[in-house]
Amino acid sequence: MNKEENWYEDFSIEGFQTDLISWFENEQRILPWRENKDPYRVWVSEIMLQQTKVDTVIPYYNRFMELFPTTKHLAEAEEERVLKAWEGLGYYSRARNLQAAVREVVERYGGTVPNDPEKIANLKGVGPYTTGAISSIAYDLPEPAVDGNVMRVLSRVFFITEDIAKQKTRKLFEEIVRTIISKDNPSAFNQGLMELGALICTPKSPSCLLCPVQEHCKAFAEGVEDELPIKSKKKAPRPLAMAAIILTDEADNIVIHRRPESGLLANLWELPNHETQNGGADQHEQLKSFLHDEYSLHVTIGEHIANLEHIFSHIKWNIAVYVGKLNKQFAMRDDLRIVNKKELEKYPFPVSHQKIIASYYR
DNA sequence: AAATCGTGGGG
DNA sequence: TCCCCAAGATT
Repeated sequence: MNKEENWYEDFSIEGFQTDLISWFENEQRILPWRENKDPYRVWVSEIMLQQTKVDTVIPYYNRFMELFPTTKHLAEAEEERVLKAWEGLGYYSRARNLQAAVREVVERYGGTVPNDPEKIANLKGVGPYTTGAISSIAYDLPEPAVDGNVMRVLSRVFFITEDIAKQKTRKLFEEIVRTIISKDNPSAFNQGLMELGALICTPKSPSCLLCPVQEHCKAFAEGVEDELPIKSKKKAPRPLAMAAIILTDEADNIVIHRRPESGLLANLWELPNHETQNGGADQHEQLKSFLHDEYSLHVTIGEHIANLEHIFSHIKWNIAVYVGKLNKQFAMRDDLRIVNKKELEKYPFPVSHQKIIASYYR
């Protein structure tokens, strides 16, 4: 049974709100972004938490708020410092969009996030979920904040079998939340749904016996909580062979390259590298040609010191790592530098290249 | 609508 | 080992 007209048949909205909110008030975790309701702090936390686990975010969040405690601090920072603070968190466009949006808030709104969902939604990097999260948590506005937790919880509560991997499904849940959200405490209601999804109504083996809204849950009543939500599978990442090189001069400085300002790992720095073809019997020759043709670097390729895997959501890099020596004078370019070990510390790198560099100096 | 965009951890 | 997963947004 999944007709939209009776998804809430026999459902007590008031009872659900009361049970959810009182559970949240008693059981919520102590988290750094819950210390106060500063909209900027809420905003930063919501961006970091996109597709990222709470335990991963906490140390990044604390460091980030120390470096950039207010919108003005972040607006005035160099982008490279922001990316360095984000290094290892992934989805780096989040950091760049956040800074661009914060600069807009400083310029257009005097540094304070506007108390208006429509204006919030227009900020770069702020989509439907984050709009609702900031609006409800920081400003107590009864806006839906539908993330993966909310879709999973409500799929079970109302026995909804729509595929939550499809973009349009989110809208269905937003309409449901608009109906059942507490107007008195939208912040605790939205956070309660997410906290419930994180602690009780988990993807696998949900703890229904501990659930504060068990008596409201249709999936539990039917014994189908393990079958929900319905979620189609993603494609496996496609493999890509590449060669990277630790390229040094006589003084043991390392050549690094800045990636393009759009696309994968945008504006991060990396070791010189190149996609290689045909399995790579002559990988080092392909790399040498690339360094010469694209970077005008004359090099002697040395030993093949390691193979490394770097898995993204949609790509799997198989990296052959070489060492090499720079033969000629270094040709200056904006996206090409030669730096020493100490200077490397201020450049943001993808995790795989961090690991290569760390192993070289170990 | 489907791809793109990271990373680390758990079953 | 592999697959799935996590407080999504953008193109």
